[in-house]
Amino acid sequence: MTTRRSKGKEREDLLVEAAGRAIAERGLSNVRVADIAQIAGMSAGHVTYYFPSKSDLLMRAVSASEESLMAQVTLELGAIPDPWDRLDRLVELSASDGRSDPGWVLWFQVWLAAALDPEVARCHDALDARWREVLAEVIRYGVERGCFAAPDVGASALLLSALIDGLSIQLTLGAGSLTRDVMLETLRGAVRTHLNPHA
Amino acid sequence: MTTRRSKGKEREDLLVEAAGRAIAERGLSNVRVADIAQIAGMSAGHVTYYFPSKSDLLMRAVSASEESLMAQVTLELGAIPDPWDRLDRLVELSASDGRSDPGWVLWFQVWLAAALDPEVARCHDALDARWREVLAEVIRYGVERGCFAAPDVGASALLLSALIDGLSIQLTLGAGSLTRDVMLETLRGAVRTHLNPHA
Amino acid sequence: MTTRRSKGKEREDLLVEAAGRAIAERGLSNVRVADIAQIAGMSAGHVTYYFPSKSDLLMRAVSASEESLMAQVTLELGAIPDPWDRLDRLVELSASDGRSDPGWVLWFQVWLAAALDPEVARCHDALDARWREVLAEVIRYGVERGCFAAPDVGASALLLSALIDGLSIQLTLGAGSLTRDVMLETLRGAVRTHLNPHA
Amino acid sequence: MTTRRSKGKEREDLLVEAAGRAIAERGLSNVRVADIAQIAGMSAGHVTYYFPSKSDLLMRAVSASEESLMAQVTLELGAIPDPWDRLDRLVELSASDGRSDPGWVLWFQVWLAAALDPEVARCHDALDARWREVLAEVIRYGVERGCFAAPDVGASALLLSALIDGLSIQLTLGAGSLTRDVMLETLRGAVRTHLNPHA
DNA sequence: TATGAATGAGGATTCATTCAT
DNA sequence: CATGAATGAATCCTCATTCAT
Repeated sequence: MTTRRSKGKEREDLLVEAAGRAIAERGLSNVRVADIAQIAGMSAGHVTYYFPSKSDLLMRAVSASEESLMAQVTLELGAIPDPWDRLDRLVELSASDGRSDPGWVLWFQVWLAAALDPEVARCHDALDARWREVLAEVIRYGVERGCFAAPDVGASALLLSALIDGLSIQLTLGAGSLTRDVMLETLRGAVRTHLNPHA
Repeated sequence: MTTRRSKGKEREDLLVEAAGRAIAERGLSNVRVADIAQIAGMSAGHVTYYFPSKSDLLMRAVSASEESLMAQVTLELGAIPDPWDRLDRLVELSASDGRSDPGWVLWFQVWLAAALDPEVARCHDALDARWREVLAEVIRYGVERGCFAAPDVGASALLLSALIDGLSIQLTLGAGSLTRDVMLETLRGAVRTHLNPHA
Repeated sequence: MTTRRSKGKEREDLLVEAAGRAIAERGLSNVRVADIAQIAGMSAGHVTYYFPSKSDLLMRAVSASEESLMAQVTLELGAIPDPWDRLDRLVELSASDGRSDPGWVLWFQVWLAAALDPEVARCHDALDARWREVLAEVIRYGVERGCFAAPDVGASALLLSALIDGLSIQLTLGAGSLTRDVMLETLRGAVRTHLNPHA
Repeated sequence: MTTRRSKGKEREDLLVEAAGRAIAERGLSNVRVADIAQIAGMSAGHVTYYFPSKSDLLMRAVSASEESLMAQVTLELGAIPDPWDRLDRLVELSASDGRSDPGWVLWFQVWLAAALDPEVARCHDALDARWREVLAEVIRYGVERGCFAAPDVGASALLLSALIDGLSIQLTLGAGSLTRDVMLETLRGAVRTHLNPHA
């Protein structure tokens, strides 16, 4: 059903998504309202009808991108019973897809913005904490089933997430001729070294 | 002696430093040429006399910052005979100093710029490769003396540098209440797990 | 009726006309976007809304000026049955009106721009060819009626148009105390010498 | 002998020539002091040592170019006894050499400048009058020897110079696929039609 | 004579935002 | 809801010119 209300909602979502894509491609400070409008297939003037201020739209775009990824992850992981498989899958979903992965380019923007603006930093911290919590949850799941050895789950989550970040940066930037396969293999190796109870 | 030649060089360095500071504080796209000029104590027109394009400034500022750090590292590390100590010191020098560490904020900018511009990406790769090489060199030094176990030095360097990056991001952003001490402890632990021949 | 659409078109024409006037008076490189805006009664920013680049304006202004002249010429000439009269009238319409004739000053700019920029040169050639074709058409009309002797119509058109150009330059610059009457008399004489079948 | 004085003179001439070349290539208003300096192989600052104002230099460049051409013409023509040959040679020397002939591009600039500035117009008229006088002199020479029929020498000179101008514009702009040979043939034909006593 | 650092005014463009339609 | 004309502030960059060396 396309009521007046839902139509407006649709356009708004369309706009947020378009903004996300534009930001990943051109960079937060290089994105013009006109760019977003073009991607969304509407006039520049109309974008400001929905989002009176440009910065509002930008914030929304990043959260939306996270929201959808988080939803997908939660849904998918619940369906994987084996702890090692579940953790591997989480790593796969989290890590960069390769050169110029839009999701990671968006993260670069967030880091920069957070470094410059305490307000954004708080927002980033909240987002980041949620991620680490998801990771911790998966580790805890493995520990409870006796598969993982992790005396300090929080520390393990921190270490692992840092490693994912560090390697994803390299892959996203295409540095050091790193491939996604090598990255994932490296991550799986580190996970096993770190969480194996028999090591 | 302040010759004409050296005066020009001085001013240029002054400019690069001023640019680095401004960029780290406010972000490349928020920095006006006029701002840099003011910090460096010269006219805006004169800034472009040295740097025709604004974007040149970022990589120059980063390179300069790296250059001096690299020099310090090379000098200091050579004076540390024990492989473990030497590696620990390198990690200490590499990792973030804490919240808003200017050097790391500069890196955030570079990552973003590199993701958006292939030219910058090449430049970043070159810088990055040098760092990994320094790290690899230190690891190799330990391996040769029988202190480290590292079948693939390059892989170990990659892993370790990724970890340093990932944790430094967190510390620089002040995320997850991470402290520098905890970070360094975590890194030392990871180093030992990874390179200990008796593990 | 002033629809939204026609309003935009009106403003654009207004702008082109204003640009033509300003350029003829002060010269392309002495005309500021702000000047044109002022003449057209709009903001400087809005001028670039219609014409992203300043250099676009010259050819647009010239084309527009030519367009209207060409339309007038075509209309008027068709109503003159006598070949000699028709040709005389074409010459009158083509040649300079006198000192600082804006249309001719605009041509000076085009010649210069065309000499410096191949793109403009192509555009000039197209415009020029149309004029020579109009001239050739009129000559052909006279030949067909047995009034003119012109074994090579194209060559005659070239010669005649060159003469019009050369004399118009003198008149437009007020050089050699040439008057419009003397110029037209000279042209008529040359035309008769050149095309008279009994000579 | 290279005295201090003559050295300065040399540099000055070098500069004037460089300016002429730069103007023909890039156009009066696109020529930077730095461009001229580069062509002359000296620093921009030093150019203003010789020519405190840019416009002084520009004026000088045009006159110098004319001066040298005029000198060459006078010298060469005197050595040709036959009136037809002498006139043909003058036409050859006057007309454009082909696409982008620097001398003619310079003329385009002068026409434009003269149209915009009465002062320059006077200067142009003086230059132009000298040319027409040279042409008239050659025609008179032919008339006196009974070779040319020219009841009004001034009118003939005007006509002929206008024709040279008009055709040279076309050739310089590369318009209408006109070649130098065709142009010269056309001019010779016009000369003969116009001045032949037996026609 | 010669350099190149330094200046500062000037001008084109860009772009978020407003508003009449 | 939707458009696109219109604005004007903001900013980068160009460049003639000055001046210490």
